[in-house]
Amino acid sequence: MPATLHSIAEREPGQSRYGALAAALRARLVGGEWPPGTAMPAEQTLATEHGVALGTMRRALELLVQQGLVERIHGRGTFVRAGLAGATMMRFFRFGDRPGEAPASRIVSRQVAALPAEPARSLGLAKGETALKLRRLRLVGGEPCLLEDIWLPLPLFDAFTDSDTKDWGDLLYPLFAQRSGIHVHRAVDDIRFDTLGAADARALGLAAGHPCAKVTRHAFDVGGRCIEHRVTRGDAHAFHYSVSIT
Amino acid sequence: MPATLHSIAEREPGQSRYGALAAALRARLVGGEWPPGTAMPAEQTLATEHGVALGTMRRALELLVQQGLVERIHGRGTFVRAGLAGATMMRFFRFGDRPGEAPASRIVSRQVAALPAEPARSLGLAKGETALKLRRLRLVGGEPCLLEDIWLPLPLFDAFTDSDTKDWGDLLYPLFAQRSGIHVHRAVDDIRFDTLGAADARALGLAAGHPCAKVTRHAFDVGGRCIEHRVTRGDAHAFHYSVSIT
DNA sequence: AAGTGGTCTAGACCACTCT
DNA sequence: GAGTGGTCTAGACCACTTG
Repeated sequence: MPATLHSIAEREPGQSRYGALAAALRARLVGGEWPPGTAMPAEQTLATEHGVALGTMRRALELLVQQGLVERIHGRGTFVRAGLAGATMMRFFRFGDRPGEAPASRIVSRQVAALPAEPARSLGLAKGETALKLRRLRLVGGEPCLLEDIWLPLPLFDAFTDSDTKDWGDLLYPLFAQRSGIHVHRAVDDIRFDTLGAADARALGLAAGHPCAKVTRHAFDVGGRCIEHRVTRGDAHAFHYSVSIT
Repeated sequence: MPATLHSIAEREPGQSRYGALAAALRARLVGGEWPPGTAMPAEQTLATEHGVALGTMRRALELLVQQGLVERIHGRGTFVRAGLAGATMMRFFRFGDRPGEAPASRIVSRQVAALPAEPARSLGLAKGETALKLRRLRLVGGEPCLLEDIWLPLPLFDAFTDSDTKDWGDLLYPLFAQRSGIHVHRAVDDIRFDTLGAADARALGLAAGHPCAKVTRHAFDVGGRCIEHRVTRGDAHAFHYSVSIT
């Protein structure tokens, strides 16, 4: 039996030890070793477990905090966050008066379909190639308020073609991480004004031609690959979007 | 003469030493001790200057990096970042098909007036206090496309109450820096959709009730004070807004 | 070679939370 | 009081940039 269960992880040249540690912890975390809401071992324990100094382990944990994976509470412990990074992507999005609350989700359709020109270009694929298409309704207080068309490349998202959509929960990005190991690292939102087509209007309980906000999101993984093309529509009058520019 | 020019700063109970250090450095920085673009002294120098350990100074500098005030370059030094350049504030703003081009500006009115409730709250002043109100028309290709209502606090912006608006050019933020020494450091844009009132519609050459995009911007200086409340309106159909989320 | 920031260590002490 | 994370120190060594 080795002196430590989790000895120092292999690390690519140029990577810091605390970076490798954070990756190792992330792996243990995504692997379900510490379910969301539970406390991880004390930093001192983790440090000796991994055979590093306390300060180094602290830096690794700081990274996980920055990435929104865990939350540290003085005097209590280090806790695994439920929503992972998902909630932070909605951080600036507002609908109606409820600030930052993640709307409930209902997948209304799922199919493997041929890509139209625009999503294909975004995802770096050829028009006509097949990808996974999701249509999702989002509700606040039980009322439909947003309609989303989401394109996901295959075979990257194979894990999402047949699993039961009832088990997906309200946030997709944590699911991407858990089931496909894809971490959304960056996203670009494009906001403009439009009017609703007949089908979209019906799904949202509005009249055809009603003014709507149209948010097109491109999400990228750590490698810079575009891994999601999403178009979100909602009533223009209820729409807010807040951006912090630094 | 004391052993160090900048001994340990007074700190409120509960504040960490590195927090106080960051505040002290921020003060020296805002005071113009190190102009934008120049290098600050080495961390070791600063540490002995302030009578703290190297690690503590490093944490303070990390805070300044996080706040976007300085940039550290391995092997070179710690450099003071310039405030947000005017052009970068329009970076994500698009109107029509011309990407990122700063529209021409025409000040259509300027007055010292009593603050309504909303801008007063934003600026941290009382409703009814007086401030500088600008109304500005922005044109692309000679065509009016945006209408702005801008509130600026006095006496901070006294330099703008009587100078000739013809000399102002198309960008305000560089002017703020030149004439009032105010560097916009951070801004928050809130985007929503609305319809035009009669007066605004006339100024933009559109019909009253026409759908418009409404962008409310709050700009902050390095100290975190709100120094501008701005409402921009333009034809909803020509409006784009692109945001990068990291 | 000299000077810079980046990493890592080992330890002390403090502040907070729970029992 | 025991256990947790938060702060601070003092020093060693490494990696990068410049002359």
